[in-house]
Amino acid sequence: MKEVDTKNCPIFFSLEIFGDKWSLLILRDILHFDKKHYNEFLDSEEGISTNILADRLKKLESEAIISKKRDPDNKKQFIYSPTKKCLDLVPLILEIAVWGAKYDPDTKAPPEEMSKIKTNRREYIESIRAKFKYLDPQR
Amino acid sequence: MKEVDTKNCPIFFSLEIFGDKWSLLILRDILHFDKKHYNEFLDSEEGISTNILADRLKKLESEAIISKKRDPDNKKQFIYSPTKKCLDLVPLILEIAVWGAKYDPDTKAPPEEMSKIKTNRREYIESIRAKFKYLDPQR
DNA sequence: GTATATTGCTTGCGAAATGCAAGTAATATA
DNA sequence: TATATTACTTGCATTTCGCAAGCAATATAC
Repeated sequence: MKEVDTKNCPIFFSLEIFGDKWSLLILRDILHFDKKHYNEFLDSEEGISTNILADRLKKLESEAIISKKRDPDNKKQFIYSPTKKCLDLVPLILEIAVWGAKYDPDTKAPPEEMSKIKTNRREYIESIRAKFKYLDPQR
Repeated sequence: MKEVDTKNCPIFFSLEIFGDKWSLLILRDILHFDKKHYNEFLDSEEGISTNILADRLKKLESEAIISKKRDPDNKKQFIYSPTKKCLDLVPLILEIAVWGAKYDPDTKAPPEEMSKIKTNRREYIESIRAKFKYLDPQR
């Protein structure tokens, strides 16, 4: 008997893939803080555990949101980089930041950056995408 | 000794509050599917457990993202309604939907609605906010 | 008033996920 | 050949989750 999944709400679909704190923090690290290496993610001040990090990187890679390859500059390391699917998450992560900056009384988000997001959203998104233009097949 | 929390990244701030699947699905139900009552959330096809639902409603209320009051039309029930803080999450939930609709090959998101979001984002957001304009103090 | 139904939870318990520490494998450098 | 670096994996205690059952407050029926 065929398993029919009736839950084709696009929001549920998304949340099943990246709807947890650590996945989104990894994506933030990649897209916003330009992190590439396992140790850089581990060093994030939020303190992700190494097994959770490994699990989430594996899941994000299996969903084709990030891709993993050896770092040619240091062959002991791997580079985790965003795919096109990941770059399409930039607007979403930006909205998470906008809300947080608005409601966190102790936010450290730079005000000039936040206002740039609001006054020129499209350009801001493009500037983040541009950082990864070098990624060749843009997969 | 004062506990100093150095994690004032706006993304982390947001994720600590609503960065889990069930919280975001409840917010979707409120904002997009106009659900108001406990049983309506329970009936969502994703199948949230009753204890998890109670827990998340309590947390969202304590964060002033939703407010709870007796339903004047049926005093056995409570109405959960969005606050201003919640309405400010509309753009974020919209982005979650946009991504999901783009990448779910079996999406049931109505294409005309998705294209309206893209061609007239601002108006679409306002139309959702308008549904809740009756909420008096707009807290 | 008393009984029943509805609604919104709480509680208990087994299963799964998480967090922490320690260990291991692959590659590179000395 | 030995050591260091990097990216994990494993084991285990703790927490969260999912499911079922129970309970309390209000409303409705009689």
